[in-house]
Amino acid sequence: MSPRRRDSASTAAARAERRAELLAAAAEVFALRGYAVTTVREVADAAGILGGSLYYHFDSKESMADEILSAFLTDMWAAYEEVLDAGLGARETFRALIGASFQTIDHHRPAVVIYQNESKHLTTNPRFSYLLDSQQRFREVWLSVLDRGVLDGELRADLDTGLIYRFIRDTVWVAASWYRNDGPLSADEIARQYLAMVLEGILQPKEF
Amino acid sequence: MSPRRRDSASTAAARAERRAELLAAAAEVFALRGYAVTTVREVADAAGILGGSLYYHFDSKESMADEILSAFLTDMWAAYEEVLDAGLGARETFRALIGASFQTIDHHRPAVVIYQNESKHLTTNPRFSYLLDSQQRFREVWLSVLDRGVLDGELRADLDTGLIYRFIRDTVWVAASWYRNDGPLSADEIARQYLAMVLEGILQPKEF
Amino acid sequence: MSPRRRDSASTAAARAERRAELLAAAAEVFALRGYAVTTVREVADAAGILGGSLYYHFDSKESMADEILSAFLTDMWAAYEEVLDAGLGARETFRALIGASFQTIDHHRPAVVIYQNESKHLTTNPRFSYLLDSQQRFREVWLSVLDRGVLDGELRADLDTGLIYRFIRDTVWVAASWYRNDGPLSADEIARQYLAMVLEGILQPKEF
Amino acid sequence: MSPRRRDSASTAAARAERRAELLAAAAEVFALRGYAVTTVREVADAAGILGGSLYYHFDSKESMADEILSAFLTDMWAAYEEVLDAGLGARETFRALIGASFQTIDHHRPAVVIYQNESKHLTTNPRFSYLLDSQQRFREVWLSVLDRGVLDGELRADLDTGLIYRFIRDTVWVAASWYRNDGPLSADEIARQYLAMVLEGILQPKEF
DNA sequence: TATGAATGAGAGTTCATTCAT
DNA sequence: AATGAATGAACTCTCATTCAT
Repeated sequence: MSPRRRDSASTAAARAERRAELLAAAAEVFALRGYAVTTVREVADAAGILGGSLYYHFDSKESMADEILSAFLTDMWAAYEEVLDAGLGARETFRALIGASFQTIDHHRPAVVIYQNESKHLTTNPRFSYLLDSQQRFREVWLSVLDRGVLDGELRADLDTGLIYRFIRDTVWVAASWYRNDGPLSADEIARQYLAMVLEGILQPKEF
Repeated sequence: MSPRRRDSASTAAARAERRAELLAAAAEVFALRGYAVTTVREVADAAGILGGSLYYHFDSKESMADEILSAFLTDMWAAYEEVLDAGLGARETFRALIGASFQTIDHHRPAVVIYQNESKHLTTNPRFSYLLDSQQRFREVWLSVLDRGVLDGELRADLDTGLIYRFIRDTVWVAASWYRNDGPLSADEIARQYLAMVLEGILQPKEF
Repeated sequence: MSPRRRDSASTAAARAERRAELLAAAAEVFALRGYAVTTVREVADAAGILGGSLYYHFDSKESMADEILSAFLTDMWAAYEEVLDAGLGARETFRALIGASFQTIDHHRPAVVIYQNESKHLTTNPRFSYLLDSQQRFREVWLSVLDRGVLDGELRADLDTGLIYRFIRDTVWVAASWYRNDGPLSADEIARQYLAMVLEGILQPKEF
Repeated sequence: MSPRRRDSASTAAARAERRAELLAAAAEVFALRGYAVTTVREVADAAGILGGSLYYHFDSKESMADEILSAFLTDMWAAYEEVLDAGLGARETFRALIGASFQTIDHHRPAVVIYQNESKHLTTNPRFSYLLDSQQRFREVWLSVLDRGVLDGELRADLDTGLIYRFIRDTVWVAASWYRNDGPLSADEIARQYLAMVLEGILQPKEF
């Protein structure tokens, strides 16, 4: 390997790493304070540099949000695909998707918070139209799982699956708002209890 | 009776009515576009007047949000108090609180959306500290109902009540984001299905 | 006429007048210091208001330049059209166009300076593509006059008309850079001497 | 001779050559896009290096413009001096100065464009006060030639020599904007036709 | 010689707010 | 009650410049 190549290799890597650091800082602040309300100076402060310096690495505040959300969605869909490709039954698919969701929250917590809070406003911008695409695909995946569950007799037929879908959509990501790596409950444990709640309800079973 | 006096007599009522109109317009826009991102000109446009004219009626953009949220919380707590004062059992209290919540959504939809989306950011402002108070009280009420339900043997003991609480907190208001008066499901019907989901789960009961 | 109508009429007029004042100030500063280098605060200073206040009247710095240049070109072409529609001979058309040019300079001096100095850079912006259109049309008009003059035997045939055209194009507007209403030479006198120079040259005629 | 010493020896020449290359690139870009609007990154791009690297060779963007313009003016004045020292008559001096001007354009085209477009703005900076000096001297030289021509009976007396001077000043350099080495007209041919126009006018001589 | 990350002043623009009318 | 012009602070972004490597 020529020094030149090693140089440019390590440079490219170093650059990517720096970007990742800055994006992590940005995601944290966007999640905490809200994207619209966060100034790029605040992001820079969090990263320990000056406002203008961010523009050496990124085109705009918008592209930071873009990269943060894209990375999250890419990972999430990779995890979802893996589940969907496994050919499991409706119920197991359900469990696995929930598990994948909480794992994604574990890895992209601030991004999920941003996704949850800012999607509605960001999607007015064509640049973020992929958020809409993703939402639509998310809906299709979940509705198909729910409908299959009802057909298979595994899920109750007396509930509107559209309502169940919204219920799941609105609850699955919201955990990112309060979840902490270092909290008392692990991602897996939260997923387990979440599943128990959603599948079996919170009533004492003897009630039936 | 001079026209002037009659004018000023009717003015008090008229003024209140105008304020209500303007607040309704403001709430709609804040809910739709987000409080931080909405300009007071947009609010004024929605009300058919010019930006500066709003300041005849309100001190600031902030006080509009304040009034909108206060009115919502006042009504909500009135409904909650009525339920809590009825001395019902844990399970019936649970049902009734959920019903009251969806009724409140029905009456204050835009306010609830604002509450859901903006509380986190607004509470950094001392003026909105009552939001924190309300949230704390909300938590106490629900935790006490849940704990009582567990003690009475009506609710499962294997779930973290803190988790159930967060689950309810995060889902109960979110319906405001998609709920429509003129949609296919009434507030009562949504409350019924929501209760069924949360209490009994979405699995086919025979599964047990 | 209802008071309402008179009101809105006088309002519209007042607004237009204010815009005109501000545009005059802007044109002066743009001409003096250069468009790119002039800050909108400088324009505002010249108008006696604050930077932000300009945005009540104009969308952007760009639209100020746009309005200034459009107004100039509109007037210039009106004057040119009048000349071209008069059906004069080549030589008289030549004289009249030069006269119209200097009249336009007299009325739009700063705009002409801006046109002269900034066209090249502004035309990279699609918004100002009309400058290119105007330049092309200007070229067509002048070349046709020159070619006709040569055909009619009124203009020398041993000079490249393309060169003459460029010569005229580059000199006719440049007077705006030093011309002053209150200077020793009137617009008409300058036009007369300019014509004499261009038509007859600066040599003593007896020389031939 | 140590390699070090040989290095530094060749460095002096190499450095000068590199500077010349960079200045040529800078002049081209400044001329094309405008000095104020050109970023030093654009200059660097044109030279195939990075923005910061220019500062190894030059103190500032300003000094690049400075060197570019100084070199042009030095050469121009050398050519002018040669003409003035030749002790020719007014008319021959006139011809020779125009010739020298077009030769200078031929050798310093981008610099002349910059000179033409940016002088007005640059002269607000004391560093470029030599531009003002040069302009004043230019004026003196030309006025003296013109006045001598009138006195000698070679130039018409019915035209304001101040106006003729401005006319020449404004037209002589402007050719740099469209002149091309590889165009159909050589510098000498342009000078010839320019002289014909200015001296004899564009009318058919028989007209007199 | 050149790189690349960072600086920091200043640009155009936005917007809640004020106030004379 | 409402208008419309203006304010002024704050924002995103640009760019000449610096400097360790």
